[in-house]
Amino acid sequence: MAKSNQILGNKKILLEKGDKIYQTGISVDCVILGFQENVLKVLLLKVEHSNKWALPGGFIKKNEPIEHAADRVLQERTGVQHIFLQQFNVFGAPDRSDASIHQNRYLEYGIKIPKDNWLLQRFITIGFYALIDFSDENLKEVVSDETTAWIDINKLSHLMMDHEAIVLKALEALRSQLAYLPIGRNLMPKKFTMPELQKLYETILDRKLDRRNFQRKMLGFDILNKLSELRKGGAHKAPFLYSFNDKKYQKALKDGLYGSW
Amino acid sequence: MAKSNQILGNKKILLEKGDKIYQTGISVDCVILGFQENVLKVLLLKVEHSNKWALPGGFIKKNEPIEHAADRVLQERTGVQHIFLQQFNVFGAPDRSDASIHQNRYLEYGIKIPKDNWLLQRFITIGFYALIDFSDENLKEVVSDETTAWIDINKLSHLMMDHEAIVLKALEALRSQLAYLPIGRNLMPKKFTMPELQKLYETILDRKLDRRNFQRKMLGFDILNKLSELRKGGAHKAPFLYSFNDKKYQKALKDGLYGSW
DNA sequence: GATCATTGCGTTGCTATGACACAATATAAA
DNA sequence: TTTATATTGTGTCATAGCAACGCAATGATC
Repeated sequence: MAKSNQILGNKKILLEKGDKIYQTGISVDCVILGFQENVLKVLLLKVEHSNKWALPGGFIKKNEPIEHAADRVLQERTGVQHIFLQQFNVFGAPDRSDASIHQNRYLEYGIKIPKDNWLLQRFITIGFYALIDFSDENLKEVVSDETTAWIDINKLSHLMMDHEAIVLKALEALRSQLAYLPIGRNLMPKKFTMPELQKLYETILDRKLDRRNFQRKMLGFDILNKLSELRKGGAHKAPFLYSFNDKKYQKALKDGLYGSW
Repeated sequence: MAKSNQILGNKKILLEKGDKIYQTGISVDCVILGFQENVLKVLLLKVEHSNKWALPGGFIKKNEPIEHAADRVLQERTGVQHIFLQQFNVFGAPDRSDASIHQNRYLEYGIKIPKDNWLLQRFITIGFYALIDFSDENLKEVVSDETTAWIDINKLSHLMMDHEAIVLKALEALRSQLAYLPIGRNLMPKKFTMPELQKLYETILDRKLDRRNFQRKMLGFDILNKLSELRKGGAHKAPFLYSFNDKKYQKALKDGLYGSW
């Protein structure tokens, strides 16, 4: 088949010329989080010919800033680009790489990777996290040669190598940044209600918050626009709709908020 | 001279075999801070045959955890080891490396580095910061082949490449961590007075703090032992001496404090 | 022994926060 | 149409933390 031949060709090129194109021994991995049906979900890719899942990751081109590499990975997998993308930790245990994963993937195509190939060496990876909005019209459902899925962050299993630890560390970073950064802009739809935003915060923090205190605090940050619309159709009193005030949001992202949860 | 011959030999080995020993394209740089005469000082190394200063840095051995590499750099330069060493940011701009620095250093020894040598390629560096105590008996005055100096963090000049930005970013990270981590244990001598500790905090935060509120808050953290001794010899009322309660300090380091400045 | 800068300890007022009360409202049930 | 119910909007109150400040005690110097 033409398609599988092309995949094969690409794989060969990566093996043979990858070390000319990319920085070797270093990669980026993206923990891309979305909020859907009141759960935080992380984008994972099924590893070919394996029952394991992996974070979307990639290599850094020879002349590419690392943030750009992370943004490229984000773009490739979600279609979304240039959003808040936060470097949070480097994972550099010498035994974190697993050569057998690559070996097995390539063996399925009849290729045995030479033992000294750059792909099999130790990789240090830089973790980035991003928060994306499921209702974003740019968000694509990517199913390329690998299968992608949004997995509940509380139900992770069968992750490749140290990827579960990377997700958990990202969550930890997100939680601590919730205190001084305005989170939510990229996770919520354009218009949303206060209870919806509260559920996001409760999910990230994994605890209940008082409805009235949350509203007071959130409005106190002065980054929201209260719209005159209501969310009709619910079974009860119609709540007001809000949107983020982009200008004030960007300012808060730069200067930080003050609050603590 | 025997010594200069050995230096020459080491340099050749690094050039020719470094890429067999170390991960290529990635390094660690340590922002080692100390508190002396009421100023924060950072340990810098004079770059050979140049008027520039550099952070102590190093490469990561093929089978070495990155934290270990940073600790090794710290040990080599200060004699102190296994103290709080915090990864704070990765610096990965493609143009941050400067091949000419290596070239010039080696040219002084009559060696021209081949253009494709691993040392001249782009390096991504992981920044770590450490806080050390000038009165620590293990602290050594290292003057090896390079000159070392403790430089006032507010008077940085002539730093190599992006090293000034790295120091500033470390300071920023330190400041934000001051809010939830017990800092001071490694920067202060074993015994110290409350005004002395306050000066450290004021220096890091770069602003005055109220004497009485500082004491109340600090004691509230419950990580200090109040000793029955006084610091005699000063020109005024003798203040009490304190020491860190190691057990409580370690617990706070793990669990975090709560306060904010 | 008086002076003086500094330290130890305490008080006051303000603000942010947690806990909770009550009325308003949109839908569903009666 | 009326009533019930769950949810939302707004407000109150008590408390804790914190900034600002007062005052007496102390150790060295003159």
